[in-house]
Amino acid sequence: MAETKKTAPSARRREIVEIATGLFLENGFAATSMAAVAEAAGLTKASLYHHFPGKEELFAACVTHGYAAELERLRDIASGDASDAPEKMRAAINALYETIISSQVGRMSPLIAEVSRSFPTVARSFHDDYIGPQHEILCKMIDEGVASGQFADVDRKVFLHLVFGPIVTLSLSREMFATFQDLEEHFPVAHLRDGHVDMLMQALAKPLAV
Amino acid sequence: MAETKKTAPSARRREIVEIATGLFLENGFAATSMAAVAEAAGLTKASLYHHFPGKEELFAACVTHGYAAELERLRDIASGDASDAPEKMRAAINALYETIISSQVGRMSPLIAEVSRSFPTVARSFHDDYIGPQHEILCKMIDEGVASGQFADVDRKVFLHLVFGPIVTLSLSREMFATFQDLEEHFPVAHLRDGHVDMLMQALAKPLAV
DNA sequence: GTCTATAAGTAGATAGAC
DNA sequence: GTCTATCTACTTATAGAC
Repeated sequence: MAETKKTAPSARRREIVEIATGLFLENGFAATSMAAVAEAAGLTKASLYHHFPGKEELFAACVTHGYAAELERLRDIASGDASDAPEKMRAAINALYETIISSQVGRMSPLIAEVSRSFPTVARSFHDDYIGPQHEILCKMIDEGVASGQFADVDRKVFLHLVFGPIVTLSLSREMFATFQDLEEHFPVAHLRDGHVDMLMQALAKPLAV
Repeated sequence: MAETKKTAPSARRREIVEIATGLFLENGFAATSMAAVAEAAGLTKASLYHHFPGKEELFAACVTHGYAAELERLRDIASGDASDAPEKMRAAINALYETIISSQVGRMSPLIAEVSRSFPTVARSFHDDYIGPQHEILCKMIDEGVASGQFADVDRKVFLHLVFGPIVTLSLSREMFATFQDLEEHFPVAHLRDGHVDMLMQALAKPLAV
């Protein structure tokens, strides 16, 4: 019953992954060396290689880590009271803004683009395990609203394009221009988010009966 | 009057820049070595260093190269007939789709995010010399439409967020998932673009007088 | 599981001949 | 303006002791 049996190993891995994620976000994939990760995590390089077979797998673990929590949150919102579909949709989009702009997983997008050229597997699992489910959840919310007569029957692909587009780009811009001192003035998250949500709700609004 | 006087040097540079841009887009910044660029351009590394003092400057030249043409195109559209503001706006957004999705400059965004962490100067000039002017041109088009009573007086920052957001994200997604065989099915540019434009025109539409 | 030591290779960049 | 040859620093990854 030693603590080093089934719990401790994954805890250490988790710790390493969290530290590595921070470094990857700060410096990019290529510019983050295994040595730097090891040092930051208080190990030597060789020990790090004991936990992860290679840099690709370490990065993949960083991307995967956090999915569960983010998706869980969205599912919670989606499974809420169906009587006020617009309010539910607002809550979901606000949650997406928070996730994609602030969380480590959300900010990973440009990194994944960087890495996916060398390791297409990473992009594939990011798409299948994270993007896909997110889209599914939102689609179901729209279906529900349409069925109950609260939403117009919008084109799903276009709507998702309009939902995620501005959020992801805002995140990318903020990564890109992170060194700007007037970042918040250039990209005021709350203001842009509110305008964005208003537009989406207008697009979902059922046109008056003719 | 030798041909190698004032025209040839810049022509050679231009050629190198175009080849380097392709490599950067294909492999990313860090994964593209100066040796690879030199080989692709038919030079040795040392000769490449004769043309560009370093990798940063080479990349900056790649980013800058192409601005002029893209901005010129947008300015052409913006300076056209003011009597049909909506049609002009449609044309401008269609042009942006083409530029950002297809052109080399447009597809550079995730790369710039990668590089900007190490070289903030690159991001700064990208913002000031490309993004800034683009926004200015679009804002003037809105001003014009508002002044002539064809557009509602929308929040400019929000509107730009809604214009560029979906386009840039679509470009990023297509870079990210470039290895997918069903890419066009997942991200059908023309379809998404048309739905996007419709939404934007609706947002700009002047509400009926009360 | 963690360490020291090192392999094996590649990066950006430069010196100096032609 | 282009070359050959080279330097230094750093990369991922491994071998083997403890």
